[in-house]
Parts: sequence; C-alpha cells; structure tokens
Amino acid sequence: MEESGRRVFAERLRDARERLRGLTQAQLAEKTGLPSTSISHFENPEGTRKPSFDNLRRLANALDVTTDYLLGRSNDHVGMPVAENALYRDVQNLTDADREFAQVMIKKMLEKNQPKE
Amino acid sequence: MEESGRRVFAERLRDARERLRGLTQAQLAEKTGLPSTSISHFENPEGTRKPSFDNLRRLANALDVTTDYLLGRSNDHVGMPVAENALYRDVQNLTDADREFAQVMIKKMLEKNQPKE
DNA sequence: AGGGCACTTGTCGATAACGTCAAGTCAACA
DNA sequence: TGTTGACTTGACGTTATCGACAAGTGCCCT
Repeated sequence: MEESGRRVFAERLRDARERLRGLTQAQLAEKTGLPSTSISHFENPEGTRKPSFDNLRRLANALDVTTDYLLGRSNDHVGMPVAENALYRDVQNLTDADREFAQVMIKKMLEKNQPKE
Repeated sequence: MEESGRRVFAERLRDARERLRGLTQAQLAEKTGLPSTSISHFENPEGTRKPSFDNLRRLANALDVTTDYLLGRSNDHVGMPVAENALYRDVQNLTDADREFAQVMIKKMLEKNQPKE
C-alpha cells in the first residue's frame, strides 16, 4: 500500500550516477562527502536505507538532477528526461542576455540537425 | 554541521501551504497523514526537525509542489510546464551530444554570473 | 597466480527524526 | 467572560539513518 519509492530511488540514483554522469561510487562519494558504502547501500534495490534530508540534497547536487527525479516524482505522467530538467532549471537563473544567447544557439543546433523540411 | 536548506524548507512549506493552497496545518496533516504538530515543527524556522524521505514525499504530494522547491533547489514550485517555453521545447529535440554541450555552456554562464553554490 | 578496483553486505554505537501527548499562546467571537 | 480554532513548544520513548568498519564477491590485467 505504502509504496515509499525506495526502490525507484535506488534505481534512479544508480542510473544517474552511471548513465548520466559516468561516475563510480567512489567518485560520487567524493563529490558528496559521503562514504562510498553509503552510496552502495542507497543503490541496493532490496535495501532499506533511505537518504536523509541533507544526503538527498547532496546527491542531487552532485549529480545535478532534481530531487523529484531521484524520488520518482518527476516523470510520472510526462516522461521528462533528467538532463532537460536540470537544464531548464539552470536556464531560469540566467541573465536575460545570456538566456537569449542560449536560445539562439540552441536554435542553430536544431537547424544543423534538421537541414530541411 | 551546516544545515543549508533547513530554514528555506520551513519557509517554503509554510508558504506553499498558506499562500499556494490556502490550507491550515490540520488540513495539510489530514492530506499527508502526518500529525499536525509535525507540520508545525517543520514550519518553525528555528526548529531542528528535517523531514524524512517519506515525509518529504508526502508533503510535496499533498501540496502538489516539487520537492526541489521545498528544498530550496528550485525557485519554481511547478514541475515543468511545457507550455510557452520555446527553449524547453527546442532542447527536447536536440541530439544527446548537443544537449550535453548546451548544458555545459549554460552552466558556465551561470557560474560567471554567480560565483559558486 | 596475484593484486587492484568496483562494489556488496552486514554489524556497531551514536545521532536524528519519528508519533504522541500535554500544556501553552493568541486572536476571534458570542 | 468563556470558548473555540489555529498554532507553538517541549518532552517522552521508539525507530531509522548515520558514518565507520570488516569481510566479502567478481572481474580485469600483468
């Protein structure tokens, strides 16, 4: 009944670390300040350990993903990839000039990929 | 140690409950299944209680806000409205490589404007 | 074969968050 | 005045997470 999302968290954490960022547990441990064994405990799908308030923030910061993604709240209905989540969030905090520049550049890259039609 | 985020969490929780949803602590307690005194403890800016993994999810679900907002990692409480943001739509259609590049560049611009953290 | 690396698994005491409860403040209102 | 509702504050015992550590697996490489 009470699906806490513990299993999803384990999967998402590992996925973010390996596939998105290509880090080892030791490297992520380094970036977060956590012991690498704690990372392993978190990534164990059968495990029971859930991250504390502080550790959840540290993991999300180090991996540059949203906590909503790690908690399995973000792609529930609209499968929203993490990279875009993080990017969107960053774009919000840009200056107007920088944001406009980014916008133009992204349009250019789009045109390059789809030359016609 | 440094508790970055605890104070912000307290403020955001109260703000989301009162301003965004117009709920009393008792009403939020009802929706989350938490005791209302726990809500009060969380909203106390000088308090020390930080939400557990499960309780953070319950609060975010009941208030329909992102956990990133509650944790002070995002200034926007809504997840990601696709609407009206051309940049987000464009980013979705980039190749993985281009998207990664854009992400790095935007991060550089971000760091340039605001030195670290 | 042996060493190193990435990771797993389990245990330990310490600390922190938990729900419960009691007692309180304060403003609103009859 | 008295009462109700919203909220605060502190204390209690219980439980979960913490970092640290030990001992393990499995795989690659010389």
